[in-house]
Formats: sequence, C-alpha cells, structure tokens
Amino acid sequence: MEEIDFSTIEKKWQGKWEAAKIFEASDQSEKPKYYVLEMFPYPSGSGLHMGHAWNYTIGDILARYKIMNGFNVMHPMGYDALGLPAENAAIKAGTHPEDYNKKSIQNYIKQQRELGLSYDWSRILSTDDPKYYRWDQWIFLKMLEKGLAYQKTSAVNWCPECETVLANEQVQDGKCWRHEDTDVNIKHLKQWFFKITEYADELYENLDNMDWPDKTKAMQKNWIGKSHGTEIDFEINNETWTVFTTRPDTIFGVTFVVVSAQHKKLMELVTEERTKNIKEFLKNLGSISEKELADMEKLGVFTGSYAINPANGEKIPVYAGNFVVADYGSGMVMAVPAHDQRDFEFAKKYDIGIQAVVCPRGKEDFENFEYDIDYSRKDGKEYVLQGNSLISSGINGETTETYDNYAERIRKEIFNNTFHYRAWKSRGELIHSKQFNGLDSKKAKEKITEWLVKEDKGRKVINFKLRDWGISRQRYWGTPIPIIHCEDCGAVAVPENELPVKLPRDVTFGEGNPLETNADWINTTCPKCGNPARRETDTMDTFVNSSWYFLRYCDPNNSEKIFDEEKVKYWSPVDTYIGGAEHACMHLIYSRFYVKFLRDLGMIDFDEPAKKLFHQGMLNGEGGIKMSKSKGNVVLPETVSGKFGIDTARFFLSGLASPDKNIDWDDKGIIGSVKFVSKIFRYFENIKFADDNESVLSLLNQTIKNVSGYYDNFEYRKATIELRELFDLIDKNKASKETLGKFLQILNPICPHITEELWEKLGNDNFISTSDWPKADESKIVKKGQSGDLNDKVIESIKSIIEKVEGDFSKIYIYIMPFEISKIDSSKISDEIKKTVEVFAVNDKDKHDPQGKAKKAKPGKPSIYLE
RNA sequence: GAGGGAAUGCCGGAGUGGUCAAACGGGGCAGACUCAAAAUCUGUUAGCUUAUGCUUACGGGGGUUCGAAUCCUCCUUCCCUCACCA
Repeated sequence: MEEIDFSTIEKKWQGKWEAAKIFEASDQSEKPKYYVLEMFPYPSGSGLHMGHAWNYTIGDILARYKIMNGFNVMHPMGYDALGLPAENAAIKAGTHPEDYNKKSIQNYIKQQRELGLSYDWSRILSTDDPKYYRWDQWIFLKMLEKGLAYQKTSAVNWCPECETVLANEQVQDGKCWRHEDTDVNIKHLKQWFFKITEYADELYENLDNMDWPDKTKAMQKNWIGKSHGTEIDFEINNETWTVFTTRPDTIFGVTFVVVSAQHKKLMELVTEERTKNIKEFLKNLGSISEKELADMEKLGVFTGSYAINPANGEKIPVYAGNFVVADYGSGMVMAVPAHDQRDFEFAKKYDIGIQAVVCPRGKEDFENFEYDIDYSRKDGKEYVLQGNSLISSGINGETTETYDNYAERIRKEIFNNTFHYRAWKSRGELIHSKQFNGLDSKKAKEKITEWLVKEDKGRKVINFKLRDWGISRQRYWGTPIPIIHCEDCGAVAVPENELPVKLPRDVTFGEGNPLETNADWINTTCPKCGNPARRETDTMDTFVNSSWYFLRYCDPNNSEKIFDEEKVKYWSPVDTYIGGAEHACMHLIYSRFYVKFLRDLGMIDFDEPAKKLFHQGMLNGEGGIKMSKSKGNVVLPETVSGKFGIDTARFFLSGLASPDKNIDWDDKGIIGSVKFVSKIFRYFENIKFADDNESVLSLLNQTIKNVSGYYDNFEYRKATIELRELFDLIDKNKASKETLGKFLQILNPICPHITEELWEKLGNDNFISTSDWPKADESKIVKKGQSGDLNDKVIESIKSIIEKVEGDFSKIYIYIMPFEISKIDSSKISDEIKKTVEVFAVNDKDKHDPQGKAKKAKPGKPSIYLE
C-alpha cells in the first residue's frame, strides 16, 4: 500500500476551508447560535506542543459537530498577550516585549492554522493591542465611577522573583503561582483594588444554578467562603471593638480576646508599658513569609488592655496574636479555650483561664472518637472502642472501661473545668451560662444571638473569605491604569475620550518598574486643573484582560464601543467553555465578577459568562511525565503531523480516555490508530460499492444515534470505539456509497482532513465539514437479544442436560425471574419433555431448591434442576 | 483541619442492580499468508473443567436483595484544591 501523504491532504483542505471562509461566523443567521470557546493561550516563545493542540482539538471536535448539526457556530481564538512571562522572556532574549510577543503570536497562529482548527480567524484578538486594552481601561473607569475601584494601602503579597504584587488568588501554598519555589512576602503598599466582594454573595449563591463541574463550584465556594455568624461588641478602653464568631453559644466561656498582629489599629490597644514587647513581637513577625507564618506556633503578646465580655461583664485580657487573620471579619476574635483547640493551646501556653460552657450530655454527644484518642495519648495509652468497652493498652498493661463510664468521666471533667488535654468542640448542653443553662448548644446559637441583638451588643452577619482583588502590578507589560496623580486633585481619572493610555515603547528594563524610566510618559498635566501631574505607573493584573475577552469576540473590531450590545446579546453567553481546572479560583471567578458588573452597567443581559464549563485533562509525555523542554519529552504537533497525520493523532488521543482525564502520549500506542486510518484509506483505494445488508444498516444507524450523543457530551472515546466497530463491519460486508458517506460524516469531527479527502473521492463536491449531519433511522436498528419463545429455549436446555446427565429423575424444576414468570408455560414444557415440571420465581420463599440453582437464573435464561 | 475525586483483568480504560469472566484499545500467546516480516488476517489471553458448567475475581470488611463491579455502611490507600477564616 502507498504511504498516505497526510501533510499534503492537510494543507489542501486547510487551504480550501480558508478560501471558502466556511468557519467565519455570521452575526446574522437563521440558524440557532452556538458559541464554543477554548481559553485563549498565553503566547510563549517556545510555541505550542501536542498538549496544547489536544486542548484545542477537544473544542474543535465539538465545534465541528455543532456546525454539521445546523448551528451558527462561533469558535474564535485570540491571545492573552500581556503579562509578566513575556516581559521576562523578552528581557532575557534582549528584545522588547512588544517585538517578542509579535513573534510568539505569529508562531502560534501558524501552528494553529496547521492544526486545521475550525477557528473564525476574522475575530482574532490580542490583549496587548491598544485597541483591546483601551476597553480594559474603560472598564476600570466605570468601576471607579461606581465605587468598585479604589486605592488603599494594605499588606500585600509580594513575589520577589516577579518583583510585583500578587492577588490572593495568585498565591498558592504561600508561594507565587508562577514560581513554586519562591516564598511570597508581605509588603505594605498603596494599591488599586476592584471590589469583587461587592458581588461575593451572588458569586457564591449562583453557583448552585450553574452547569459547571461540581469540583470547580466546590472550589469557588470554598474560596468565597460564606459563613453565617454573629458580630459581638466588646468594650475596650471605653471604645467598641467588634469580633466575628460562628460560636455565639460559647460567649460565656470567653476568657480573652486576640487581635491580629497586622491589625491597623493594634497600637491603640497597646498600653505604654507593653509597647516594647509588642514592637519586638511585630518585628519578629515582619521578617517571615506568609507560608512560614501559617506553619508557626500560635504566639501572642498581652497588649495591656482589657475587654469587657458583653455577656457577663467580666474583664478579660486582650492579646495580639500571629494567628488571627487581619482582614477577615474584624481582624479580632473572641477566644474560648474550652471549646476551640487553637484558643485552648494559646491559653495553656500563656496560662490564661479556661471556662467550659458546653458540656456533653453523655455518650450520644461523643460524635466521634477523636477526643478520646487525643486524650488518651497524653497518658501513653491507645484507646480502642470494642462493642461498648474502651480497651486501652499502654505502659501499665491493658485496662478496660465501659464507653458509658468513659463518657461520664469526660463529662464530669468538662463540667468541673478540670479537663487538660483538649478543647470540647462538639455539641452539648450549655452550662455556666446564666439564663441559657441547659439549652442545646445549637439552639443556644440562635437564642444568644437574639439576646445580643436585643441588648444592642451584637448582630447576625454573613462573612466571606473572599477579599477584594488587588489589580496593581509594578511591571511594564500590562494595561496602564488610566489615572493621573495630581498634587492638588489627587488621583484623577483619565477622561474617556483620551483612552487608550498607551504603553510607551521606550523604557529601560532593570531594577524596579520599567515605566518609571520614561519621564516623558510619566509627566503630564492634570485633566482637572491643568497643573503638572504624574501618570500612575502601576499596570493592571493580566487577569483583567482575560475577564471579558469572550465578549469582545462577539464584536472584535468595534472602535466606538467596548462591544455592540446587540451582537453580544446574540452570541453570549458562551455555550461551552473549555479550559484548565487551575483557573477555578482565578480567571473563572474574575470573569464571573466582570459579567455581573457589566450586567449591572446595563451592557449585557445575562449573569454568567458560560453556560457549560469543561476542564480538559493534561497531555503528558511518554510514561506520564509532564512535557517540558528540560526533560526533552516535548511532542510537537508538526512532528506528529508529519509522522502519523494530525487526524490520526486526534483519533488516537480521543480514544485514549475521556478528555477530562490526564493522558500520556505514546508513540507506540498511536499505532492502533494508524492501522485504523490506513484501513479506511485502503478501503477507499479500490472502492467497490455494494448493497447494504441488514447488519450494516442496523449498526450504521445505531452508531449515528449513539455517536451524536457522545459528541455532545465529550464522550469522544466512546465515539472512536463505535466508529471502529462500524467500519470493521463495513470492511467485512462492504457497503453502499451512501453508507460510506455517512460513516465519513460521523467520523469528520475527529478526523476532519482525511474525511474531507475521502468525501471528495466518493464524488461529492461540497465540504463534508459543512454537510448536514446524517439522521439515524431507528427503524433500521435491529435490537439484539430479542430472543424467541422462552419455552423453546428452556426445552432445548433441558434436553441437552438430559443427554449429558446420568441417572434417573422424574421431576424438573425451573427457576425464573419474577417478571418473566408469565412467559413460561409449564404444561407445554411438560408435554414436550414428558416429565413433571414445576416452575418457581427465584424470589419464591417456598420453592423447592436443594442445590441453590435459583441463584443461577438470569433474565432470558431460567435455571433448571432435575430430581 | 475543610472540601472534591478516585481504586476494575498484564496495562490504559468502559461499565452504576440481572444477558458481566466484564466493551474497546494496547501488550502477550498461537495460527494463516509470506523467502521473511515491525504489514495484513484469524483465534486466544482467571483457573478447573466440559451436565443448563463450577470456583475465584472489579481496594478491604459488613449489609440490602432471589441476584451486587454497580445500592447502603464502615475501613484502607491514592490524587487534587483550599487551608490558623474564629
């Protein structure tokens, strides 16, 4: 057989598709719209590898399937071109980021074109284009107008490697998201923020209505961190200080208060004689990274001040502590050592009193055994619960105690405040809590909150972990923040008609923010008063650019507006969005926020950016090793294309596993797909048409039906399996021209080039890629397993048994599924076999079944016992 | 500590109550064609058998059911995300 010249075929059809503009989406169409989007890439100098190609292919298969199914499909591509990596790479290469980027993008486009992806190239966009980022600036001004963009000095995450500030979302495990070896430091800087917290509740609550992966939704919920609790006012030095708690039921057990070491007003609490200690404490904290802070022991210093517990009027000490988060709640917590493990440890360490207020009522409150195990460890013993007894084995041999006894002992200890090893975190009844004594702790949460509200000492509140989005970056290659700082007028917005504020090309890279090195750019006049003023040199976080690009695709070249509302209304939201799960708490939250903001601005009429979200798995190198240059295992699409053909690779990767799973490239494994593709080509080489037989027709229609569902649900693997089965049958039986055409059509989304080539060979003069998806004719499908008369089957079975079995018997017992019992006619069988026949349902309690044969019965296959 | 996901034959990977010793692919083995094959095709790939088979098998224990890879429960292991959030 001749070698298949994949590369010629690929080029041929890519050229034809482009010339005919078949993938350019029209803004007006009779057809229903469908918007398929893959997360746009960050163009790196090293280009695309097969993993990226696979990611785009996942979307491409869907887009092609939708096109053939009569949708007006938009499938665009663009480049997330602004950002630090390009800047750093350019510096390293000794060129300007702008030039470096242009080159990278050109290379990406070339590679993507060679993959034959069904992109509408007329909608291409790049975020480093001032025509694009102008609208980033416009959104910033709108945020400013609505009070959602603001400036504040705060403790921020600083990556020394990036030399810039990071958003909370970009700090992962205390490290920079781009540098997994670099600890993030804390710096105090004046920064621009977007008030994403304004939308915290909607961002949280609306997740329930979304068709996104549960995992992603769970991650976002976790990140937004909604929790219901109570705000309680404590009086300190005649001023009101508020704490947030989810355990108002323990208010009578508060024995101290801890304020965050990073709290803005900390020093107001520190008395003169304690100032030295506190300063020293803060100094020690200042030099450590956030990660170390998280691992550190709970430390604190007494401030010298006392707070009044609003519940019982007790005077309790106020500490500054390293474990209290400054910008969650009020940055101050009430400590209940008896019922919170952290507070417990802190109290033990600093010898502060412990007051139990929730007491287990008995065994039923010991929800798990955790308390016990921890408790026992201290006396060198391990407890095991066996039946109703606790067995402990340790230094003094084995001892036994009943569980009830044990529970009672712990109960007494807690009641008498003589417990020493662990806080009681579980439920129980309230004790030492005045009028609330005896209440169940869960009930007490409400009752005490109600009481505090009535006394005007507290409020019911909802708190979020989500914090405002710090967007300032002290680097060059980002969207300039459209602000001018004037000595008299302060931070003044650049007027809308002066946008875009373009990035100056002429800057010097080195220490610090390169923008600071272009005085011509920095120095300007105040738009308000006309006096000399300075431009803001911070640029925006790269995630700003990607938060709304999917809207710009709908109207990518609009120079008057951010986009035409009608066009966005037609195309949006995205129907299926495909991208990595790593964006769950970054891009995918930010873009939800942007959509909500633009909606409230009246620009759009939907709430979420994408109806459906799909996370693709990663394509690793051979042996499951992550593809990387340093490991030398990078597989390039151009190599694959030359060796096996890109369609073969698409078929292979589709068939490996579900596209949401990580898969490994395998040069040997692809052989199976090479064989399959070759087989198809061989068939078409000397093609002979034949009338379809019944089995071919049946399988064809069955496959059309099934595969359609598979393409719709990213079950590409199942599609490849059934396509193989269908073609194997066609290969054996031969088929009509029509059947072969339909086979090519349903294979087309996975193998677009070769099916196009063979479609032409069949004598078609249209594109298979835009042809109408075949319809399954269900009447042609012959259902398998529709057996004949069950009685005949049974008779046959009995006869075969009789032939093989030795010995005499007179009676035949038949065991059958309950729902099949009406299908059996015992007299018919009896007449045929000439023996007595008795029929039982398998679940008949009174059946005669000495050998347990009833268990062996299956639907359509009764079991038989001879006696 | 909180949340999410997973465990299937030599490997990858389907399978969510019966027709499951478990699709499909890879690999292995045997055979056919061939001078020969990494090419193509056929068969086979838990063990014992050969009476509708039987036994052992879908991480482990227990349970529900006439019947469990599939449902419930507990446990073990692995992966991912967040993590001092009061």
